[in-house]
Amino acid sequence: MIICLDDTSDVPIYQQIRNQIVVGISEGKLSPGEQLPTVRALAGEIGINSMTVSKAYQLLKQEGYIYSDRRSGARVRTEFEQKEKLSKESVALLKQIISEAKISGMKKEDFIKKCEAYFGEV
Amino acid sequence: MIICLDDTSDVPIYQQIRNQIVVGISEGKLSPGEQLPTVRALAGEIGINSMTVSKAYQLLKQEGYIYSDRRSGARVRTEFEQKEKLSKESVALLKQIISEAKISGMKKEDFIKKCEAYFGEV
Amino acid sequence: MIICLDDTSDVPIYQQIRNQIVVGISEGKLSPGEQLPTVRALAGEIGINSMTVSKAYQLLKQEGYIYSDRRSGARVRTEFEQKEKLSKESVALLKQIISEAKISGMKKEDFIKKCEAYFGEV
Amino acid sequence: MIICLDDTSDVPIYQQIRNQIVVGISEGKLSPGEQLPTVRALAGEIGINSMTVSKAYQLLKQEGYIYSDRRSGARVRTEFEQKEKLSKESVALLKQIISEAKISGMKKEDFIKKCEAYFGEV
DNA sequence: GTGGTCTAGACCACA
DNA sequence: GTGGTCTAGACCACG
Repeated sequence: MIICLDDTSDVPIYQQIRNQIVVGISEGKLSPGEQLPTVRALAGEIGINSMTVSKAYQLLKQEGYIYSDRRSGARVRTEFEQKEKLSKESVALLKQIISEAKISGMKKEDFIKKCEAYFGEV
Repeated sequence: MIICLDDTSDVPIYQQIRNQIVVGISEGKLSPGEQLPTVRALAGEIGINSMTVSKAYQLLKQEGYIYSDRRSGARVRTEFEQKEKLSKESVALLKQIISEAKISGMKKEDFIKKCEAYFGEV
Repeated sequence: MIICLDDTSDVPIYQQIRNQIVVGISEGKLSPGEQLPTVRALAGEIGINSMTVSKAYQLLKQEGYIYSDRRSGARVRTEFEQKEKLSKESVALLKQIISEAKISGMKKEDFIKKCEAYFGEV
Repeated sequence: MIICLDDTSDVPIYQQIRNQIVVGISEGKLSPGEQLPTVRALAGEIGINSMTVSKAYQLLKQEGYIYSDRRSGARVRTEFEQKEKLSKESVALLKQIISEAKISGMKKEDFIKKCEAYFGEV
């Protein structure tokens, strides 16, 4: 599991890290219980400030994706809360995306197909 | 069509305005060719600075959702570019949302149903 | 010779009129000495304020493309000043366009070909 | 690379800055990856408000000429989208310039020569 | 009347 | 330190 930063992106670095770890979990690249690199190790590896990695980890903790193991740093949760629903923010974002798709003339079927494909990927 | 601001959100005000207008167009609350409130009017109505509204309008203009008719202020475009595809950013966002849905235990079918529902709404 | 306004353009209406008349002269749609419609006639025809047409005519006069005939309104000049060079503004604009073309990877030959084609057209 | 403002011009300041930077990139005065002065530094240097510089930078960013690296301010893009074609606006402008050149009695060959010279310079 | 531009300040998120 | 956002004013071009 390697983290890939995009300097030209508007997305803050800590958010990029958080995003890639979430996708990594969903794709199975990161297994439940797996240990994440330490803040300092990851920061060194991708050449950024430790504070930034720390912020990403804190966010992931707060969202329930990882937990702190006192002895060995951060680990991926073994069980995720099965709320089976999207967050309020995600719903808003999804509506936003769908609005733009509709206005651009995209057919509902095509959009659904895309979603199904992504659901298989990630 | 009324604009609703969320002060607690970290989404910039001009972006919130832009978003709600895009959804408004997609939902049909704003018809093609319809005149938008003037910059000053909208600013006064929602109690913010007119430059902020202006910024939202310029963003919408640049994205091709509205145009400014010199005689009568801003209007919704009558024809939208039919790209029939999602922007790179939207794709990334969508994958992100789908990852989160999967981890939360949401079934693909349920996610698709949500999308279809939103596609009908907006 | 009909004038075609683009409401969605950023170019001021009076400038659009001026531009189309200049191109019209260059293309031969407007012959030297030919009478232009009166300000009021043209304004009525394209549904805009007379002031706007007047402004366009004034600009054209000032630039030496047309002249006022006291009896019959405005006419296209019969002889244009043959300075055989571009205005300072046009040179700056041309450099600007060429810069953008170069950065976009356009080859010099292709650009020249375009210019030759346009030179034939207008 | 110094920015030169023309107070008498009706071209907005932010646009003048944007234009000079684009030409600077094309001329090689600004190399890919090179860091631009910070918004505040440039604003102080040329004696204008920083929001105006910021606007210029945002425009350049949106057009894909520069990007803002969160760590070190704005930088020239290392790779430009190779569209290899002119924008609709540039085509219109170019036709306009050519019309004016023709009316002024400029020969096609001379115009082409000018273009080739500029293409070499910038 | 409209939107567009600009100023001089301020605050905030990010790194 | 950086850029991004926002405010409260002002002036101008356009129509």
